[in-house]
Amino acid sequence: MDHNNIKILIVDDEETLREGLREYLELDGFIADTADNAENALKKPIDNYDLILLDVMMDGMSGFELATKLKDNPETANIPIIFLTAKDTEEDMVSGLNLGADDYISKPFSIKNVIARIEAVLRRSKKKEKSADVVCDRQTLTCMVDGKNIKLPRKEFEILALLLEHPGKIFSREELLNIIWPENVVVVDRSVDVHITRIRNKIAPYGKKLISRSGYGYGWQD
Amino acid sequence: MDHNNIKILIVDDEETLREGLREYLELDGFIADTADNAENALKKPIDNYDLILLDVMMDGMSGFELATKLKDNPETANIPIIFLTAKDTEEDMVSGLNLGADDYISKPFSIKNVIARIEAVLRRSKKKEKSADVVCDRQTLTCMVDGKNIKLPRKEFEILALLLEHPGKIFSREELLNIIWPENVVVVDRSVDVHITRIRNKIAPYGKKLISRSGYGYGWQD
DNA sequence: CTTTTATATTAAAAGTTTATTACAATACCG
DNA sequence: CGGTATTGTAATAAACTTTTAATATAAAAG
Repeated sequence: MDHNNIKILIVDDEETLREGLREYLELDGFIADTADNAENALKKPIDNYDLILLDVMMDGMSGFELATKLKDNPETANIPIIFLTAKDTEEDMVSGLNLGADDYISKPFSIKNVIARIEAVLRRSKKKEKSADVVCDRQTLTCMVDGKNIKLPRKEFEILALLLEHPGKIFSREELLNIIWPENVVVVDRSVDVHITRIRNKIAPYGKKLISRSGYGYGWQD
Repeated sequence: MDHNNIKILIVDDEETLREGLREYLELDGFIADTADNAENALKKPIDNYDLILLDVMMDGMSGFELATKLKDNPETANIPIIFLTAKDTEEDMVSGLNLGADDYISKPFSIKNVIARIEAVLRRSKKKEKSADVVCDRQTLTCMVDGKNIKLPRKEFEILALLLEHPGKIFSREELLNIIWPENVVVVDRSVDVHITRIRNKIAPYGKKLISRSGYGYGWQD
């Protein structure tokens, strides 16, 4: 199977197991990196990995703690995590999974099993991956959608930039007109709707993040 | 152990197992009720139970499907669910747990084990219950229920926000109409009741904190 | 305990608000 | 000046919110 360019981080303090895993994963075409404890894992550029194999029981920060940290950080929240756990802590995995992990594997495990689980998890996570981002840069007056630059006309840019700068806040049409339009111009507030529609189309597939609250106005919801 | 008043619903299509469980649970002091499939379980007053033991594999609606339904409904979302699963579907439990279940037990199981799991789950869920809250934020015009954002339509939001800002105070329907409705509109004061009902449903399980005082009106009681 | 009054719930109707489209008007650029 | 891109308007469709009214349930009064 082609695991081209799939990067996996193995975090485990047991050297034999860790390096054994690395070797087999690399044989299988993955790019594997290792860390011997949670603290050192955090020093890695974690958002570069496609998946993390994470031992639960480690000295210092536990695998659960590390996972919690990663899931709390939007940068790393959607990197799949598979826990490696000893047979006798299998019960605790319920909390592990509830905390956002994607799977767990009990030691001792067969390498075939590990690879099967990894593939299954990656397959699932690909589906989810659609939740990326939209950014506006007032310097260059451009908008990045999934890393791609798109050009928005002035009004559309101003609206989107404003909303993005205040995520969660709902702006009434009146507010938007006051902030973005010059003092003396008068436009019907339905114009805002039209701009919103245009923005939504251009930032697809994130149009749905530009929410409307009936009776209130518009806002950006992450 | 004192399981006074703890109500458990057992959903399983295998009669022997179902009734056996019921018998043992009742011997142990629980109040146990049963349903022989998911459809019939839905006919029960589900939010009255403290915990649900749910078979995964059933004819008709599966245990997963039922759990999804329950977790989607705010009324029942935080009733703990323990899945009962055959050994050979144990792998699937990862998705089951990700979907919000609190634990699972593989068949065949010992009654002692079952009771231990139930107690563990109830202990955990009690902890969660203490950090309960309903908060309205006029910035984002959203309402947090147990940390979850819910969006209320305008009138509902305005009412709830007002009541929350004056905990303990009872507002007559007339007051509410004066404060929240525009000057010139006239609506029958029974409309308020309908909004209250809707709010209660949406902020479940805290609906009961939005109290009504017969003859006076409504208020928020912490 | 019965009657009366008030509240809860539901479903459907009425009313608003928003989305989308096409086109007209305006500004912008070479 | 002509052509293109942007912005605004209006009309209609779609989605959502609010109200009403009918019925069921619960609370207060007698």
